[in-house]
Amino acid sequence: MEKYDHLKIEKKWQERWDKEGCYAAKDDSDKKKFYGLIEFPYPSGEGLHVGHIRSNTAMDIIARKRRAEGYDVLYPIGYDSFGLPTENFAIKTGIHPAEVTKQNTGKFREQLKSLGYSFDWSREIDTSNPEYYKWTQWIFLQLFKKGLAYKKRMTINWCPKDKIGLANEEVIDGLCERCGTVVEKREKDQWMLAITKYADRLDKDLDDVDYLEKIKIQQRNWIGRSEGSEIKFPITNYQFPNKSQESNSKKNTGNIWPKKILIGTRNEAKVKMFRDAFPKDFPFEVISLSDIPDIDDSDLVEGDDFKLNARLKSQFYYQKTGIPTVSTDQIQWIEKWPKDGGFVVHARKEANMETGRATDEEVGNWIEEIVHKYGESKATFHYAISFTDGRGTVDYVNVQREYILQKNKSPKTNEGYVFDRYMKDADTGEFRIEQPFHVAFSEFDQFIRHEFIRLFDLDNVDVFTTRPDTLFGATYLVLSPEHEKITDIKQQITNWQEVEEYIQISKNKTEQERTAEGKEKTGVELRGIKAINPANGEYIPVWIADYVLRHYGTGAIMAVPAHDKRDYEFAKKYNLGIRRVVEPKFVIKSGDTAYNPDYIHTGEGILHDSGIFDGMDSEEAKIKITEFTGGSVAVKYKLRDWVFSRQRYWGEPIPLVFCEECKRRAEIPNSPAFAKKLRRAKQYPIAKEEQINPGWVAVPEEDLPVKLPDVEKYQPTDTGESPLASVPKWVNVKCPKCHGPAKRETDTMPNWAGSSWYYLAYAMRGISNFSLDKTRDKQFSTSTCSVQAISKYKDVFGHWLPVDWYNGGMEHTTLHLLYSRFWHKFLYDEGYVPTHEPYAKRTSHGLILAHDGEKMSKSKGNVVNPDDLVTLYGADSIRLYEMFMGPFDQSIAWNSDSIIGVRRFLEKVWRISGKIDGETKSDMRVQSMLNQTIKKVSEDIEQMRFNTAISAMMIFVNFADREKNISQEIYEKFIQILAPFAPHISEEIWQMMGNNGYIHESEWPKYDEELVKDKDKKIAVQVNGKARAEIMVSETMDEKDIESAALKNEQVGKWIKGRKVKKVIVVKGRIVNIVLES
RNA sequence: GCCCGGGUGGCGGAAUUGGUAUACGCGCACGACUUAAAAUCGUGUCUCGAAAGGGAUGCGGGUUCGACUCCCGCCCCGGGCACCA
Repeated sequence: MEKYDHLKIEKKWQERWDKEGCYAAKDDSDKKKFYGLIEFPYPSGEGLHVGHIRSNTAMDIIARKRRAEGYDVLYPIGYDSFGLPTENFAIKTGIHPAEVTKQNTGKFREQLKSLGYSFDWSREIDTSNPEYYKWTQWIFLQLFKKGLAYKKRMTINWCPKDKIGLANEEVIDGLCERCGTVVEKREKDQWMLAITKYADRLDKDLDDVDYLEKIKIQQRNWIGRSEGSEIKFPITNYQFPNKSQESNSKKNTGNIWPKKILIGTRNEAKVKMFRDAFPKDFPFEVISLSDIPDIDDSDLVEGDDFKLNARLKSQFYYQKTGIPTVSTDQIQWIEKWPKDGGFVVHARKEANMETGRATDEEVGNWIEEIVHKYGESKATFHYAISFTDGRGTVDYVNVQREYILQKNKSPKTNEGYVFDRYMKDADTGEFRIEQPFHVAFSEFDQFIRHEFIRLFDLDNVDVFTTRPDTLFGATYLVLSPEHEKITDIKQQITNWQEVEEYIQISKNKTEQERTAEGKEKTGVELRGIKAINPANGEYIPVWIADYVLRHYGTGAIMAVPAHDKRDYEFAKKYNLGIRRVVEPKFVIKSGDTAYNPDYIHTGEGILHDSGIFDGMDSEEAKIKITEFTGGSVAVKYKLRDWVFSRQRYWGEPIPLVFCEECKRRAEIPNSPAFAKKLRRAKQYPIAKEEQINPGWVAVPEEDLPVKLPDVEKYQPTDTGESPLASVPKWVNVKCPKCHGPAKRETDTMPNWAGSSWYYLAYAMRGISNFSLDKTRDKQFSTSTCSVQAISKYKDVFGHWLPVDWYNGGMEHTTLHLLYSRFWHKFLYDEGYVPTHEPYAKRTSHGLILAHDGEKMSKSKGNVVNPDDLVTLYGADSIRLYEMFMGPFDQSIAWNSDSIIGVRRFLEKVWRISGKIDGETKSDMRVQSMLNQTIKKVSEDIEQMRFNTAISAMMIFVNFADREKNISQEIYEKFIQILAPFAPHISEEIWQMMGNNGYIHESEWPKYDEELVKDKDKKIAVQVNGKARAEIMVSETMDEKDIESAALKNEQVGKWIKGRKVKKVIVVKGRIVNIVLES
């Protein structure tokens, strides 16, 4: 028998497979389809990395197994060829990047072919081929037309070395991901893609796909969904006293807090009503206009729609007296809310005077009436307070939240008041009484203040929190320095200079400085204003600090230092209030108690110091307190929109032009008169995208691709403009819409663009043309890009989607996966693809590290060149080695010394094939061995446990090697399961054994479950849990038989002699454990 | 800090998911073949012990007839996120 000559064998079969194109997928097969995908390589000048081989081989094994199982398999390959290294090489050498790409892809193709992958080479793609990127541009245009692309002036991360804007994701610890240079800030207009509009679906739909759990977790972390509440904090420059502040004022004389509240009437009966309404310990003295005789209010006028503007009136009195005022006038009036265009409803329902309260129906009608009358949505109404009868009861109606509190007819109890609460039924829309609502005397002032306070507020700040249950512990508010509200209320801020300085400083800070670990928090108080804690009406200071991020949530937080570490740090530093309001249910550690002031309890628990919510469970309180304060449930995401512009040459040009004339036209609708005129003339309909991006006009689809022009220099400019900007002939074009002069967008797309849809290109490739390899492409006609054109791909998308199994690196599980899922979902919404997710299953391989355990890199000189190894050991050996080296999903260091092991295995396989014998009848032992191996290998491939699959085959081969001879029937089946791992040697042996067809066309061997089981099995006998003997058991023995066999065993006898057997545990087919009495 | 993995011989790693820990491979040692070497084949290879036997799966506890596997508390390594309210 000849020696195993891998060079000869591998070359022979690679040529034959290539010539016959036998791994090409059919787009219209009747067979079940299987689409296996690997991440297409970036064709760097360094050539194929051993890591590519690991991933490609794994999917090749699966693809080959699927073919044997009768699937029509699509296993494609291509090149992700736009990118920085190629451009940098072009800058250095002056060689056109397309030329560099062509050389590199050529090298990659050759290397990939030398490894014997069953790729469908006829579908090879290349993202930098204009025939490919015209579709990338086309997809971008669809996003643009749907308003999902928008230009935004923003501070970008700028790498001064690469001279490129970086996405947030490409900045690691403030350094450029590629070159490690410190990233700078620059202002630039950037194209953005609104991926955040898909955040909820990108999160939720992970439930529908079979991704490795850790990948789902990473995606979810990146999207960062969190549920919480949005709560409005009124901001005011009125100053009510807090109880605590009042006691403080005794120490600090000269405190300016008002002590009186003015009732804006001279009617003594009304004043009495008020006085009665306030509790005795309410910290105001209630006075009326009669007490201030020199006030002349005759110049107050009534508005058109309003019987009286109570707010103005209140302010008038406040200005005159310096005393906060409550007006009692009129029964029903509506007041325009000065800040947000809504209304305050001050109303006194003329209730049924017999019962002293409104009926359910009346309440419902009343709210509807108000809303209807003023034609506004309920959301724009604030709430109303009504004093319904002369008995001094306080009722409260909240229009926004559609509920009413009305004092119960029963006399007040010793503890406080009882209110009926009317809630609107969500289904019927009717109002009905819910459980009574208690307000204790001790909280009554809080309650009143809670209700009154908005009569005096300036504005609101929205706050997002996941812990509304801790609201009573919120002792200050923090806005991010970029928050617009700060300039809105600039007039009221008394230390504006200090505030402005702080805003400047944080603006100039780099991301790194702002987020550096262990960095001490800084901030400045906004003096002159206070926020009102909507839960207890308390005044709390408002700060700005750059530990609060503008882009997350509402850009403002309520600080609860007792229950949040960051707030605690800040509060300690600036001496702000700390109030515990949640106690853990169980004291786990002694340090967890309220007695330790430095313990910050961030978990759940039981509320206290929280007014009417005392004793409530924090989970329940989240909802209740949100309701109580008029907040709403809100969901926020960490995910940010995708910065889509790059100031580079080697990328897809963004297919838009900017036209001054069209900009002017698009902006016309801002003037209603012009818009009306235009509408009448039915001219120039203004498209949605033009409203979002005035002046930006899409290049017509039939003009795609917008090809990259030739440039003299690939060097990006220091001004931050792309090299494309220096080609006037290319930049200056006619506007496709108005035919006036216009300029092309000179930014290009990021690397992620081309790879966001490449799995579709493979499917399209059956009938289209994306390759740079011109010689092959002549047979394909070039099609125009359009909605009509893409419709012809519907059938192939329907056939191939979704990708059944996608394997790739962990480094791509966040961005690439998220971006391509986003694009796919968009295309799904537009009706171009049939599935809402692109990939049904996603797995990941571990990194291959160098010998030294470091990452392989040219600079470290520790790169392993696969070519030499393929020549020396053969592709089959390299494939096997990479699959055998360790668990597929784990990182592992390369060790060339170990390749010899799998090479020896293949030689043994080769040698045994020399002693197969058609005559030999295989006995049960051999049959059982083979069946066990088939089972193990079949199952392990599905689990990607290639290392143990190979180990099982090695065990089989070692076994077969010891046999005198082995039957062809047995060995053929073994070679079939080896074939996906080592296709060349298997094909050769298959042929040697006299088979005509290819082994990859043969049917995957089935195993017989009966033969897998051992009829007679050796099991262990333990005494007191220690293995002492082995006994043979057969399948027919029941537990009693096994027990007696074990007890009869000689070895066991030695151990149990003279001692009493307490218990015998028999696990069938596994073990016997004899427990002795101690 | 938070979220994922992981920790088993000289090394890469197995362990039917709670049932004889160290399969398979590398390396090493010895032996066979050979004038010799390579290749190949065979034997051995966690540790203490002459043996009988004991001890070992990062450390410390626990549950169990029985724990690498489950629970509690730590330590270390790798990856991801990171002032995300």
